[in-house]
Amino acid sequence: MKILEHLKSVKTHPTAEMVYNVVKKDIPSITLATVYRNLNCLSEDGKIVKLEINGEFRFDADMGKHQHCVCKKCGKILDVFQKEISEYALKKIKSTDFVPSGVQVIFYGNCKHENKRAKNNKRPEIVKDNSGVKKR
Amino acid sequence: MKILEHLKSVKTHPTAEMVYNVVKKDIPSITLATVYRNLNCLSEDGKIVKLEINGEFRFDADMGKHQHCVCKKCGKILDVFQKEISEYALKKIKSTDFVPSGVQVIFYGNCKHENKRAKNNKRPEIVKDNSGVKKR
DNA sequence: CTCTTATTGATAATTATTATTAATAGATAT
DNA sequence: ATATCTATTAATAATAATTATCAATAAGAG
Repeated sequence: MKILEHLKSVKTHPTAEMVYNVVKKDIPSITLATVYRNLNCLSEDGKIVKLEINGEFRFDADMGKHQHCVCKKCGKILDVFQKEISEYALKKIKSTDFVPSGVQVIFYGNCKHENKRAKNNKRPEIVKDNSGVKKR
Repeated sequence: MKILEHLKSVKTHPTAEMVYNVVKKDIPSITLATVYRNLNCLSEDGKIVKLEINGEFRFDADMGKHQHCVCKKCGKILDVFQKEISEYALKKIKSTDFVPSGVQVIFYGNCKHENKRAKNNKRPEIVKDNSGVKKR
């Protein structure tokens, strides 16, 4: 409940760990494994969407048809609300011997901020907030 | 070279490890890390596409605009060749303050085989060939 | 043929995610 | 209320995919 509530209250696309860090303020005893378990159940039940971006799972409680943009430079994830895109894709696919239950549309490119940098001939900014970029 | 060659010769969407297992027949000294390194370079150079499906990276040397279907039951990945889908998506997105360099369209659902099973009221088959499904 | 630079092999490290299991909480019946 | 059954959690270990490191090798320039 708290997990779903939090996801709904937010327009970012947090990882399990990010969710964990917030929810544990409310439920201090909660553990990361529990967050993972619930996020997976929620996504299996179709209450949330599980995305795979930059080598990690991201979660989104917005169940309306929308799309995502991922900046190749800073890793930021932006929402796009053009349900026609998803609808068009689903319409076109009907023919095949595959029954789709949903589409995920992800645009890869550069966000505004990173484009401005490029015009000024600056090399990509060192990302301070590296949430969203996988580092091992 | 051998890695790219192999990827081009195949219509599956192999993981790094799958590529490794094939390429090492030609170059027995090659190591998995080298395969990863080269696959990542190739994808950064736009020679191949790096997909994220079921928690692992998949690689595809087909650079034509096409889409993918992922079966939720058996994990199989199928190609869809409807470049209009990608084109439509890219056209619609122009407006936003994000400069896309490409789109990835992934349909999730059930493939023919798994659908037949469903009609016969059989529970999902135990997947013998679990390549394509992440298991930890 | 030597020197310089880039790539590889071998291997260790990292880390995101899942599995395990005993303990706890919730629900139900008594 | 209390006992009983079931589902969920916390704590923690395990797994496995991917990346980092670095000495050794290969490739290319002069």
